[in-house]
Amino acid sequence: MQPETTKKRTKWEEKREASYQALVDSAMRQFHDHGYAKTRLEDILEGTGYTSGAFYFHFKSKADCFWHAIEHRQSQRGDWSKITAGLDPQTTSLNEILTRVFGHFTAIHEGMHYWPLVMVDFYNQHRTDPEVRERFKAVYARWHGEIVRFVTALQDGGWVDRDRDPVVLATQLFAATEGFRVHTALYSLELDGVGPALVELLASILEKRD
Amino acid sequence: MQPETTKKRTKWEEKREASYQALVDSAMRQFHDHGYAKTRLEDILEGTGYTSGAFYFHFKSKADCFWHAIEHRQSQRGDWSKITAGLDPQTTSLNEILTRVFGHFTAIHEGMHYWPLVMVDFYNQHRTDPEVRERFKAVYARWHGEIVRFVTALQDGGWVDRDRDPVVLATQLFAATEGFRVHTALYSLELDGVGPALVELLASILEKRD
Amino acid sequence: MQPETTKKRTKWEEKREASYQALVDSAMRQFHDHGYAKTRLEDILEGTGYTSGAFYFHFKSKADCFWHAIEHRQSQRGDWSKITAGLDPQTTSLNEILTRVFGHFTAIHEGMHYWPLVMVDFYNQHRTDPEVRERFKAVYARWHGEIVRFVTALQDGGWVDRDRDPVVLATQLFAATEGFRVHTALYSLELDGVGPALVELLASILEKRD
Amino acid sequence: MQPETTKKRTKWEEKREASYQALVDSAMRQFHDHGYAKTRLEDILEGTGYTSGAFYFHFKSKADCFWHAIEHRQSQRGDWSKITAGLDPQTTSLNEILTRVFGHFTAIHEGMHYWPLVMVDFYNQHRTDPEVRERFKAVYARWHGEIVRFVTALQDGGWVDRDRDPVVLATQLFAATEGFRVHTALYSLELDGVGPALVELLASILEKRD
DNA sequence: GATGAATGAGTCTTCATTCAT
DNA sequence: AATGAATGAAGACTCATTCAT
Repeated sequence: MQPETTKKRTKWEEKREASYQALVDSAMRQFHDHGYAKTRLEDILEGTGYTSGAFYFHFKSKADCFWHAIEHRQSQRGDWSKITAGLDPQTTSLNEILTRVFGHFTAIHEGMHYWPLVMVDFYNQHRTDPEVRERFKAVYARWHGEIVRFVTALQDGGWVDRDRDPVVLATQLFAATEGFRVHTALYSLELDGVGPALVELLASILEKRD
Repeated sequence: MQPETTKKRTKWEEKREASYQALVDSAMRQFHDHGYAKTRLEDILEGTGYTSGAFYFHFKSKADCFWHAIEHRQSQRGDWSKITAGLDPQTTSLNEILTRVFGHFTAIHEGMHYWPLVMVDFYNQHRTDPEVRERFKAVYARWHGEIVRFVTALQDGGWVDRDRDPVVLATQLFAATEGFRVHTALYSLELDGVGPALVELLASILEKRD
Repeated sequence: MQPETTKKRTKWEEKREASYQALVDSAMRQFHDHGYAKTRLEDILEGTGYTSGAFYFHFKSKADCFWHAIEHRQSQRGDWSKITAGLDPQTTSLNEILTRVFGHFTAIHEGMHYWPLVMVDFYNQHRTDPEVRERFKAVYARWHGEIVRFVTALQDGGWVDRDRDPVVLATQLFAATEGFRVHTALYSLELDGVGPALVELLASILEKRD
Repeated sequence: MQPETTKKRTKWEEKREASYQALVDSAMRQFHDHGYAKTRLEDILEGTGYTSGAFYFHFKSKADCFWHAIEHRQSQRGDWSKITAGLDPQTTSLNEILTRVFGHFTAIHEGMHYWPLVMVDFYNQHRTDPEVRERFKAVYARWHGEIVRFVTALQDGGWVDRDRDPVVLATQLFAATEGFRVHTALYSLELDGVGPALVELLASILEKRD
């Protein structure tokens, strides 16, 4: 009777999945709050109820855990580039859409807006490792691709001039956004709502010019 | 005999100044190349011919040395915001001016374009220290002030619309520039010349819109 | 219905015996190839298809497994001391007999000639444990006894002088052989055939002297 | 005035030399008593009054410390192969010379007779490292060379047959001696004086045969 | 003004072993 | 008879900093 075995396996899997998720979540939070280097394994474990053994059962190393956290963030984003579907340029402005996008990310990431700092921290610790650079490029490609799709959708909807290169625009949007995050954190900026200031910046990039 | 003493004192001072400068230069280079955390005192010392004792004669700590490096960079910048002096909007385009500014910085910093990464690294190591945050704010204020002056000069020269708020523009320019640097380093981007791409981005921020 | 039960029990026993054997074999090989300390349970398990649970069903601990491996090797040796039976001193030289003995062990142990290294490794990990020392003595006694019987057979056959003390000779043979193994491994010696060199050494120990 | 500098340097050197020696001595003793793997840095430090920092000032790693210990042992041996100088075969037997040699080593090594066990332990931990194998070979070559010189001296003095190959004899002597040590330790043998038993074995190797 | 031996706190990682299933 | 998730003790190593000289 398979059921027996299947049920068992499922139970194991559930347990594993649960502890894995708990660890990734905790790691993400800790990395975000204290940076990658400063986060000790103990910090990650604390509150999860697990011990270091569990950690090394799920991850090969602290760095490996970081990659899992990234992967998790990426999958959390979902298919946001289709956010313009069903919207009408006549009634919805570019700023509104951008605000909506940021609202989406804000909701998803629950206050963890400074992830780029973690990226930089991790990068700083592993600059010389070529594999790290490769994986960062892959992360970039994924993000960038999504943004290109988003820009294209904006062009299809008439919010952005069709003549402009979506790849270039995506690069600029990405850099500006991530830069804003880092910059804001670094200098403890409080532009009474980073969001609006950033939205304005992005809009100025996207807006038609003669 | 005063002269004797004075001369001697001067010699000593020269010596001190020389070792100090050698250490700051080396530190700046190492911080830039390997990040703040990864740079060991030994790395800084190596090549200068000095040892740890000399280091602690000049600096209170590694962090202190970092502040000295920052200070040095700041003083190196000089009074660049007056770069528009004597230029004519009719013959010199905004892009040209921006390019000129970057050329200036490039020359000053001798290939050390990724300093913002170091800032982030240092910040990551000291997030919780309020004094660090304060000093970062001061660094920001200085930079930001210079940019505001630059923007104002651009407005005075007619390159930028007088109606726009120079403070907001400066913030956006600063964030975009620093963000571009970090972003480019992080993802090993090579936008065949980061300069032009960045200049274009900044121009799109500054340019008049209706 | 007894038969049913018996058959079943037998099947279970077979299964148990099979997994036990697989584990002991794998352990022996791994211990030999990587030493006792460096061999992880995982190494032993790998290739057998079993997991740690199975291991701890059969053995109380890693050390226990080691003892089982030793026991297995001992039983593998069989009754080699009677190897002289039916041989004639006139036609068979001492060297030939010794060569034959080593041929026997070589065949039995399938390339695992460096077991003494494992013994040393295990000993090194458990020097302070008196029980270990006792069991090592027992292992020694068994080996030594077999060698004494072998020497006596050699004396009975006329290959070795009857006046010499078989116990002393056995000790010397044993030490020389085990020493040769260790020594050879330790220094990556390749005496174009360790065998012949060792045989010669043993012969020089056994040969009559005035 | 050089003297000043020289004196200073000498003082530093003396201090360094002293702490180095203390650490090597302690390490040697600990390695001998507990094996290489089981010896913790703390064990080595304990009793010397130094801390881990001092250890890593003098040695690159635990393994490096081991190599220094070996080197120290090697240099301690001195030029023992000339021990036959001035001895007369008529009045001094082979056994006496061998006994004298062992007496020399016993005095030098102060009860640390089981060093070969440490060698094996270290070897077991680093089997796969080709550099370790190379260095072991070098250790071997040095030892072996000394023994060859010793055997040659014995041949020159008439104690050993000139027809026999000193290289082969050296190999056998070396293996037998080291083997005896290991074997004795491993099985807690007490041949009421390992010395005599070993001397006898070595003599039986060296003695002339027709 | 500079040397360099020594400190010592901080942390990731390994792996034999357990136990609920 | 066997699975596999989780435990937790143990230990080598780094490096900013100190201080006698």
